Amino acid sequence: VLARFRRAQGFNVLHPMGWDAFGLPAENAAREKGVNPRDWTYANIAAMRAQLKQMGLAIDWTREFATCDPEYYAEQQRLFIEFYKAGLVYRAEADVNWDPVDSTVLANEQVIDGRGWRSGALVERKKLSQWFFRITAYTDDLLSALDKLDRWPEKVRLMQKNWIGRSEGMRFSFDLTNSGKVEVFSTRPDTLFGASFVALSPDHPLAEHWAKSDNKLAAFIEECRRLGTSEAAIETAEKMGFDTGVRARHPFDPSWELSVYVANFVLMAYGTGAIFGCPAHDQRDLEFAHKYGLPVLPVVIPDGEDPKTFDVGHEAYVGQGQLANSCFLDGLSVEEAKAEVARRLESAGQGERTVQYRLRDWLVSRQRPWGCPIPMIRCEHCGLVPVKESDLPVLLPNELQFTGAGNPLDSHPTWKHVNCPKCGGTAQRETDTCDTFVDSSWYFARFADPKSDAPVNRKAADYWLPVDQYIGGIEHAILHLLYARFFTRGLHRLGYTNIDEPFAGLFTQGMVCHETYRGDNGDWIEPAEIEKRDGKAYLKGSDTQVIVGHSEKMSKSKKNVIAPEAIIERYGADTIRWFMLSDTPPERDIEWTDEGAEGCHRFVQRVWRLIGDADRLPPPGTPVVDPADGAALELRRAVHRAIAAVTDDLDNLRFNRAVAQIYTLANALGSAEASIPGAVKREALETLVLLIGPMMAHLAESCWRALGHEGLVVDQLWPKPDPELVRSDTVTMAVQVNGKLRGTIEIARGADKQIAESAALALDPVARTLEGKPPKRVIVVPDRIVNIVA
RNA sequence: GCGGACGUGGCGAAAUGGUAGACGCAAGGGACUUAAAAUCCCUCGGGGAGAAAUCCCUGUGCCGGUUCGAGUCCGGCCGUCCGCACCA
Repeated sequence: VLARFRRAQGFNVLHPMGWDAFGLPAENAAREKGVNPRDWTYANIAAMRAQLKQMGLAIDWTREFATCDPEYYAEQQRLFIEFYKAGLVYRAEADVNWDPVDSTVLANEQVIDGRGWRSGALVERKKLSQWFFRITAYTDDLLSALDKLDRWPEKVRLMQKNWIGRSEGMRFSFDLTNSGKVEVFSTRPDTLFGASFVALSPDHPLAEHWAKSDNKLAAFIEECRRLGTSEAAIETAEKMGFDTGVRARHPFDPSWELSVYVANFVLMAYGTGAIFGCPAHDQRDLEFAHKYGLPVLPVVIPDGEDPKTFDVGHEAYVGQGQLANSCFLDGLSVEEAKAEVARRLESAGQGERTVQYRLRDWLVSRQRPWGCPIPMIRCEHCGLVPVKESDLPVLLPNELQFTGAGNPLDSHPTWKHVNCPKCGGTAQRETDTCDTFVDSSWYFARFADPKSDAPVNRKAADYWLPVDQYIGGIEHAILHLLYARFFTRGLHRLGYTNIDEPFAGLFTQGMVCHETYRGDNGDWIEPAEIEKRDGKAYLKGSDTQVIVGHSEKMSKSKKNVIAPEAIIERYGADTIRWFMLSDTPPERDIEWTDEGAEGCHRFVQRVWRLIGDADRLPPPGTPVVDPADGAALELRRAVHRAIAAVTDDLDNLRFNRAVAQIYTLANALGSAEASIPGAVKREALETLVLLIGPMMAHLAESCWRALGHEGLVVDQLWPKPDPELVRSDTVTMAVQVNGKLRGTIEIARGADKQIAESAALALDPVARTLEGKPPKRVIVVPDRIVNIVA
């Protein structure tokens, strides 16, 4: 709709379509059906392309590509190497979700209740050498630039902000009594005198080091790892700690020693992997302290509480207050105490103020065969070496064996065996492929010139980018949209674009939902097998009742999918298009119903009937002579009001309101008197057709032809409203007494307040309510309302 | 637990602080028809008065506040949904 609307307004519109085509579904099909993932994918693309073409979506198919096209992923490999050379790609050890049955890494989303989603095996945490994109090189910018994305939904910006998770605090060290020191991160250095223990993550290097000579500690660490990191595990997990026997000296009092624990609730991936525990002012520390009998000393006292008697009980106090029991900090506010601690630790060289982020680098390695091969080679002598420019692309093998466990690229007899590009000796190709989110992180730049022999054609990208209007589901709020923002910055650094933000405008649309049906045995039943009688649902042609479930996102697993072909066959594509746009605002989920589709189809027919007597109208181009006749003038006003309203609604993506405006215009046309001059009727009909053009493209063309035009609606300019006709000469003003509606007055637009006031006071119900007394006050908002205070 | 959004007829929904329910779906009544479909007309938040035209009361989750005026703004509850989740 937008593509057609903007084109009609004279814009040069690029509305492309492509296929995010690598990934697990093709692999699963390969495993389950024994098909080649490539053949399966391209067959699906062909089917979906045909469906989309039937819908008349005004897509520029000359720019179409799929991410699994070698021409596309070849350029992606080139980018990967350029990112690597620019320091934005690196390889490092990382904790990953490892499925021991499928012997592959799983994404977090693929771990359900601690088990691999496909194999059902308990997922292990494993340290593996993996490829990363250095997204954290842009953390600050990714965060601060969110403020400038003023055409993005607030919700998405907030989600990204939370995901990046900026916290200001301090890093500082505790000296250990055995030897060395441990660095912690804290956002509450002001509570340092309330410290009662130090805790390390089970994955902390010191913990692992000490475990070598402490079997009990080693066993404890092992147990922590086994409990896993799934949400369910975390929610139910109790705080567990192991006293290492090592003691830490308080930074401000070397004689004060704190126990050093290894604790299951300390994450290695955040901060330094070590904390100091202040139970009075942190709920987790409090629970831990209660369990292990550690002291709870309040050091921030809320206003009105006595420091001597203040007791936090079972809820840590995290609010503002005055410092107490804190030596040189006593009497300061939380903010003042933070500054003072920072000043002292920094000047003593014991620590520094830092900003800590939640965002971590993006792990892109996947032990998966249906993805873009990472174009790197591992040589025993030379280390990691990028594939030579002249050897690109690294193509996937034509045939892959999915029978065994693990990555078929790794078990392929020849594919990974290559010579080192540097020394020429025997070497191995990287058999990991890129996370499919990499594929979708730069495709929009490729659309500017999809045949370019560079990844991105700078000139074309400068012309088209950023994307003026991006549309996608809310599920992309963090992952895809954050990755694409990162990639665009990388492309900028490499000189492929001059922008940092890929999407100037973002709209998150809802999904199409449908009722679900189940039989007595619990099996899902397709809508096509259902018929409804007297409010109940039955198996078609039988008296077997079925259970009607909630309306849910259409999905194959619940069989509540409506195939577009069947609807197009029955009603035509425009009925689907009109349905999608009607009633429900586009950001919300929409429920597909047969009744709604019927209603939309009736409107399609109605528009066609309105055009029906077009041959009795004067020919196209007949000028409208200013109608003196009231009914003709009213119709013209309706026409121009509709133009103004629909234009405004489409400008703001309010398709459901635009639909309502068009219904209003159709109603006006339907009840138009026969006496109205033909030229006025023609203007109204032609406007109706032009306004529905972006929405019901096919119907509009048929109507345009029936109205006697040679050309196409798609080549017509968007109509412009006549301001004189949009604005009426008179207005209806509401008249209230004490805020309650008592009547309305019809009055000249822009009439004097006095005139409105006397007209209002003259109304019968107003006089009745006032009971002859003079009003205390009269508020007149010109052209809107008169409110009389009695 | 933290963060956010939302709550309006039977349903989907409208409503720059200014006539609540536009527009559509469903439902009911009527016209046309031998009949049905299609189409057209009327009714359609709740309650009440009237022969009728009309009129009155009440109503946007609940309680309070600001305002001449609140679905809309503010505070507190209740409920639903979403995101993050042991992030120090």
